[in-house]
Amino acid sequence: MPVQLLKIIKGKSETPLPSHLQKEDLKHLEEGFDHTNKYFQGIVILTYPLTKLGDGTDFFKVVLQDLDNLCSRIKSINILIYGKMAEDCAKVIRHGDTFVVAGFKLAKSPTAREDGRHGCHLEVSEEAGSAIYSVAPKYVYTPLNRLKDGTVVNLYGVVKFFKPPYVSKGTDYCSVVTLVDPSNVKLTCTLFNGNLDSLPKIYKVGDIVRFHRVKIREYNGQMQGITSVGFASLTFDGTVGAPLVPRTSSKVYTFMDEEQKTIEELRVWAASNLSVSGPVVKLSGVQPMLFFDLTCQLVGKAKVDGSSFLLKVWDGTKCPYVTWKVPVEARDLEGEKVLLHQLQNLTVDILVYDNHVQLAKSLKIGSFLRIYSIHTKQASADDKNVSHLEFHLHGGTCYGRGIGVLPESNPDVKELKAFLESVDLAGSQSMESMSSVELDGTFNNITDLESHLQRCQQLSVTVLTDHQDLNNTELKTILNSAAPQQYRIRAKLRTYKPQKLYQSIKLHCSKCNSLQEVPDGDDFDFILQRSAATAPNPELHNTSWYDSVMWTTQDQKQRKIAIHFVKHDEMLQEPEDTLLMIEG
DNA sequence: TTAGGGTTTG
Repeated sequence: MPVQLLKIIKGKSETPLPSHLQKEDLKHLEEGFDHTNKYFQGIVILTYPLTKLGDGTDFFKVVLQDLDNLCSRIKSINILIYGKMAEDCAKVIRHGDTFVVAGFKLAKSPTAREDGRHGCHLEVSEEAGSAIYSVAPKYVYTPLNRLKDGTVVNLYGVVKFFKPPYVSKGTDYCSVVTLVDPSNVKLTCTLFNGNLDSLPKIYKVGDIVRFHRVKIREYNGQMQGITSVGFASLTFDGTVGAPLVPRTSSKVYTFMDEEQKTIEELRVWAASNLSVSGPVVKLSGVQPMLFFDLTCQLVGKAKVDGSSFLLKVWDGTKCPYVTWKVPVEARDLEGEKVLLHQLQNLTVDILVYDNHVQLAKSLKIGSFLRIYSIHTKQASADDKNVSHLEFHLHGGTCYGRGIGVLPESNPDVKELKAFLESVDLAGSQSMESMSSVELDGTFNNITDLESHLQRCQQLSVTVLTDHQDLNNTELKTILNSAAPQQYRIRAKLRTYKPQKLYQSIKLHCSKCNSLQEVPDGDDFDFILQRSAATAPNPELHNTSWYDSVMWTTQDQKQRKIAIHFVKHDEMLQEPEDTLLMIEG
């Protein structure tokens, strides 16, 4: 392993440097000496972007400073890293980190005169048998009651509140996390990252986090945490006795005995000092007018309109209420048709709005979700005697409203999966009983059409919210009545006009008062061709609503082209805002 | 930059 991590372990012992290596001072790095068994240790003061050399080899340059010789004239040295090792190092080496370089080649530095660094540089690569070790820094963690404005700190905390990552109005995902610790001080952190995976993987209140490099600022008289460069987090289950498996996106992290102890202490403290959240709600336990978190599996999804999106989910239990079915086009519904049909009595439709739509669209069918702060609402359909229960995930992020994707390794997911597998679907309809209309949304034969018509005669699912005071009247009765009257009807839409939106507008001739259709694409091409064949009529130039200019082309045809600059409020606009009409 | 915890009104 070219980049080894010194002191970074998952077990208990520390990884020592190979015993044959001896430390070398910066001042003893000279050409002509044997450095085979020597290593150089320094702190990263500068890194350059990873680049490729002319022959395609990866190249990464860092500058290390020798902390033992800060009084010397020369304090730093260039390290040139080649090949795979360059790529590996670029991922983990950060400004301020301490690294050990061994198995290097010493060569004259061509830039020493300009950069004022050591006269030689160190060249390292996997091929040359070099090794770079990262020395885990000793992190200091600040209790939440000792935070100072303008500092960058490392801290531990128990999650008291959180908003799962959501798409911010800027360029990043945002997650808001409120922490508490035994100092009984609360800190709200606003965390941003363009990569969803780089934000803390918090699934429930009570989880324990370790944040590195959080910037502290004062906001509205209170301390606030915000992501700073190099922000990294570990998240642990907050349950006393649960396995200590950190959730993180960092490729490398330190986690030693001491830190294990901190997590265990925080778990014990939280168990008696943090108010526990309410009981877990399953679909079988929902009630109207409830805000709850649901752990479930995604079975289907569909676009509804620009500001809402449908998620069909199940948790293996049956909701005791008649649940709302959001009407969507069959072709818009994504998911396994057979499964959707089999689970139709167990899935519920959750309509998510506004800022949650983007995230909802990206969810994969079959994934396990925790949807936070779903709102249940009882509503009545056309027939006032039948009411149903609606599930909404309203817009905004109040009270942590949002959607989180849980990994299959999550204990709650494991439990849910086992439960879902045990659910008896025998009572559900089999695939054979499904019509091909339901399977692919098209009519293949007359039987399909008939079954479709039958379904049209069932109760409609669209809820009219207006004119509830009027009873439905048959079309026959209306046709036999004298106008004007007010009616409310329930009917199947057979056809409508205009079929195209542009047909709502007609062309009107003020001279002969005739009305004409706006030409469609093909007709329009024809009109333009005809117009190009005849010269522009000068009598129609320079009217009150446009100014006209005419050119004659230089080619043999000597074609006359007129351009009319349309005025706005009798004024000519800026060229880029002007509507032009071209003739000829 | 974004949001800066404290439920939509579909």
